[in-house]
Amino acid sequence: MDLFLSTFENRIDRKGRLSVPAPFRAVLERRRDPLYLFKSLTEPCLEGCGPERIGQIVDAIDSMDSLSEEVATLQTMLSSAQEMKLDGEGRIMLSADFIAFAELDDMALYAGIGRSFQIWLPARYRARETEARTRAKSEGLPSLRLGGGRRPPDETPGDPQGRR
Amino acid sequence: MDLFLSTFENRIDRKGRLSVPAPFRAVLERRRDPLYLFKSLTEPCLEGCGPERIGQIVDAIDSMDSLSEEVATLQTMLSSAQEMKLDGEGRIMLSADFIAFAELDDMALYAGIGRSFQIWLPARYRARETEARTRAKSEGLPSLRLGGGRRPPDETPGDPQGRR
DNA sequence: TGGGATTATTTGGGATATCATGGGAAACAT
DNA sequence: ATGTTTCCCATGATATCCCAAATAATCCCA
Repeated sequence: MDLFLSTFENRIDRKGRLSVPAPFRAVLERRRDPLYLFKSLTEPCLEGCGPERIGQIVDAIDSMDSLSEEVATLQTMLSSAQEMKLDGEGRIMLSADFIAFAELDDMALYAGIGRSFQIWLPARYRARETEARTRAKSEGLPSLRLGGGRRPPDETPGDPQGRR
Repeated sequence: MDLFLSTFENRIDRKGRLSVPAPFRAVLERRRDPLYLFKSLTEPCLEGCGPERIGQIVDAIDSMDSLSEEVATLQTMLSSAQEMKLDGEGRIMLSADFIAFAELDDMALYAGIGRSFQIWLPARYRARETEARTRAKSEGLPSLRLGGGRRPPDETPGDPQGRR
């Protein structure tokens, strides 16, 4: 099904360039999709996705009351979105704005979350992750209803194959 | 898909010239469209678009009761619209009227919102953006139905209930 | 199963092209 | 003339391209 999974940590060089993990590139290339990045509305991270998601936001705006606050919120997402061009080596250039927003310095962590992925300051991501796991233990799992009958493609309990 | 996305901050030089961001120019050139600017009806900013959007407004007016106040309002948009000519370097000249309306001084911020874009006083735009983000955090994201008909998509682009 | 060889991927740097900006001079209008 | 607009070229900053080095993953055969 072609999803963004697993995490990768790459270096941001002094020109602001950052390699997109090869597996993520493969997903995009298979679909011949350009890559879009935008600032998360709710967290200090960047979100990456393909054009279909951007198109949905555009269409949603057109169908809404243009005076509503919701439209202003959606416009904020589009205004922060950039189509990223990859160089010959599969790198993107992060704008100063993006770097500042996600508070990145010289390393970036990609977290695949299915149809999209996020880019975090590694330390911040890890803190959130342990926090989430702690919550899961103390409060139990969020209700998860996975599709009909199948089981979750069960992964080894420890940690997905975080290579590196 | 050819959309106006992202934000750009450019200087208005002392002759009143302002560069149109290269990516926006590229969209217009690909479509061989001239650029139109008009005063926003609802906010202190200028709106930029191609001819198709102007046509939509004209059509909307034609289909309405020509005596209604709404028609008068929409006509205001049209009467403020100008076709902008770009110089060899891709710059436009803002009329004194436009500058006064958007309260611009020596910098202008372009905000792409899909099929059109806006031009703001940078400080004012940023305040509005902060507001939208604050709202998104406290009130949640606008309802967006993603994944057209298929199953409940993992979530809205902004990232939501941070399950990860 | 081990470990060296091979390939894929990431990272770095220099050369080149693109873009925003500024200014002078020509064209235009008042 | 006088002020303004348009055209053209120059410049600096920055993004892009291209090639090479370093690093990590994979393969293959003993």
